[in-house]
Amino acid sequence: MARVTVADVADEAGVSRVTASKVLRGGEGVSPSTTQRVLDAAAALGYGREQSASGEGKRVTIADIASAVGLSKGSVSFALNGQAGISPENREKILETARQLGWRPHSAARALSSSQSKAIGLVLARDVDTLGSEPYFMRLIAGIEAVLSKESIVMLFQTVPSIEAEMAVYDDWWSERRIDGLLLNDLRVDDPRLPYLQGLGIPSVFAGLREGSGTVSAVFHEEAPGVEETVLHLRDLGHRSIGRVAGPAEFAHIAERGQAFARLCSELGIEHYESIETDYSMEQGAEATRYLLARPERPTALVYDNDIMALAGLREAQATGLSIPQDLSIVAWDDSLFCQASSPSLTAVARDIRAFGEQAATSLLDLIRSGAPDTVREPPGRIVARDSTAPPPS
Amino acid sequence: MARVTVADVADEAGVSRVTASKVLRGGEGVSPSTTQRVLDAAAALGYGREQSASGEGKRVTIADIASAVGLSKGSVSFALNGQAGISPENREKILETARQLGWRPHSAARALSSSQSKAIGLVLARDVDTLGSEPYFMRLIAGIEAVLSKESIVMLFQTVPSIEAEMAVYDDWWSERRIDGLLLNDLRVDDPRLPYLQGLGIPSVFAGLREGSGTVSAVFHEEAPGVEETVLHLRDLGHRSIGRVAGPAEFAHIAERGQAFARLCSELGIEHYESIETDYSMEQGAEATRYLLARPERPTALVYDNDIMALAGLREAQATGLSIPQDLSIVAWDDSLFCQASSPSLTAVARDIRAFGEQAATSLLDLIRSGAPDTVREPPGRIVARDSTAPPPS
DNA sequence: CTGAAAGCGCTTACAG
DNA sequence: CTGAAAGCGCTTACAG
Repeated sequence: MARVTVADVADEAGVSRVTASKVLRGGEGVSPSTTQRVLDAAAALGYGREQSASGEGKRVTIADIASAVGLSKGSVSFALNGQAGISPENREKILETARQLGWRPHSAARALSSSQSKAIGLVLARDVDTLGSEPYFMRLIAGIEAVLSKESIVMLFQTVPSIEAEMAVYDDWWSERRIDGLLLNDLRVDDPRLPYLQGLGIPSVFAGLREGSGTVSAVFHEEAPGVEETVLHLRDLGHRSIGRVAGPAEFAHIAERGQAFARLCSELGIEHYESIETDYSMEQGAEATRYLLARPERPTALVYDNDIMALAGLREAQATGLSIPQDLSIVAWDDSLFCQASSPSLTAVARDIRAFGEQAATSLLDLIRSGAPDTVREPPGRIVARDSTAPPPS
Repeated sequence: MARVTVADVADEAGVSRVTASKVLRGGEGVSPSTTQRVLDAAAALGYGREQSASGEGKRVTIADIASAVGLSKGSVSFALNGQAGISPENREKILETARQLGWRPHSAARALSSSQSKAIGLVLARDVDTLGSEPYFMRLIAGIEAVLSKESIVMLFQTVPSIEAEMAVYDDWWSERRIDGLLLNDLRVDDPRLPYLQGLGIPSVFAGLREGSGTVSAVFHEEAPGVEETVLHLRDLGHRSIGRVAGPAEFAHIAERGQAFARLCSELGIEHYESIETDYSMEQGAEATRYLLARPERPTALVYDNDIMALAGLREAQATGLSIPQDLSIVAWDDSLFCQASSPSLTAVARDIRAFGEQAATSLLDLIRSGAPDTVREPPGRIVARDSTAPPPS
């Protein structure tokens, strides 16, 4: 793709190079019809576009548009931003010329003068293998971006090893004015990020938080309903002893599940129940499984807080000679393709994570615009019965 | 966190508010020792930091530093950027003052005047469930960011439904000067993105490309060695008929694996071999498995192009009453936690994806700096033997 | 080694 | 509805 030159445009339009150059760089002293002809030729050849995109040559700016249409930069800016205060004819003329010249806003110039970066940030503090094996995050991201891309807002993304590193990233991004707001995940019990965000005053949406305040909005769903469906499902099958292989209790949603699990088991007539905390890993999932299966009130059903532990537990149970689901029922919290691909397929609690991501992004944009924090409750998870749950052995 | 005011600083430093204000806003007419005292107090209280981070109040700029130390903005800029052309003493004084005032660069201002956004872009055109189930991408991202974060370079991330949408994003980001360069994945046979990037002139690193040129660098690894290890492993176990459940052949690395597979099977004495193309999905993985197991020269070993298909194939085979690995050996290409968690665990081809990501990012930064495209070859995948491979039934 | 000034490309009061 | 100008916070020649 050779670069399109003024000479090319001149030839295409059938005018002199001097005339073409005049139109392309300013537009004074050339008749309207000739101006139009040159601009059409430029558009056809992709002259402006190439210029603006290639990095070589001069970038098309609002000054170029202004002189092409014979109006001020201020008017051009108004028209381009859809603001009131400019006549319909001039607006149309400006828009058309901008299109023809291939003008595109310079994000840094806008950010500098408007104090808005049109970017939001997402930082994930989990180890890479957890991130890579949990479908949650990619779905969340897909939901977020479905909303952002409509508004030409961009997402900065980073993974970090710890929550401290996460906060350091927020400080950097915010103080360098890289972002207008933040999306947070994995709320902890007494999460240090919350006061940190409030202190810095960063507009944020915290997934899992129950109530927005200050500059932080909340988007969440209840854990209890999914737990209740699970316990009911197992009780109705006849189970009276249930073990739970839990994620880290420092996560607020895990702690909440744990409380709901204990309360509901007790209320719904489960005679024995027990939770074992793990770090979410395959190894600890297998270990907790071994431990629970060796208990005096050996559980006939096991519930896991993520899919990789459920799979590891399945493997562990099968290795000890158990048949699933005849000898032991298994439920995974957070459905994934792997729950379907395993043998037997795993009964799991499923949520619409993509919708959750969309809501989180929508809330963030609202917050950035309005400055007022909000609280949104999303639908809870629901159980999807598959082949890994059945009545307990008699 | 209440905002730190000039009055607070004055109290802390034991000077009048007028004096504190003078120092904090300019520094003229105040003795060096008093100036120092006030700046120390400000630093202790986090005055500058709060100012620069909170968004309220005036941001600390290089002009503030300049008047505080009594030098020009240009000198301050030089010092802050580590450029030559300023005396050691003044450099030190500027750096110290900047630190005390909590100055942070404004990314947009820098981007506008330096024509560098200090951001790179990554767009993934795969459906969300594939992305969420393949550990590849998160590992790649972790590797990329390990390099970027050292240089305070930020990553824009987006998922899109198609390769056309992907190119549209590149056009947007580049023409708005959002990014300095791009990282590309999933090279296609005759990939349209390559000429597109070259046309736009975007500095890019294309993973999988065999040779850099123009503004595009290449980072790749050979597929053949991993294929060879796999075929050798199976042959040495005694297998003479191998089936392959392949990913989409439009991907260059899949096409290459396919060619290597046919060539190596033939060279290494495998009597029957066959590849079936799929879309990477669980469903088609299961379907291809059924098909291959029904062939006249029924394969005794099956090789899969991703982990989810391998798992689906394992399930399918077990459902038809086969024991793995006694009746059928299975190998997954691209190892993951799920290959370890399955029962039996899956023999798989593993690569150091994180290192690959680091190299890709390093190459991109080099390219952005130098303008010269490069080509880097990374180590190929190696087979990791687990429980899913054994001699064929006799 | 240092200063004064122009410029990056926008937005936004301020006048008319 | 429109124009002229200042300003956002830096970098970068250009002089000395």
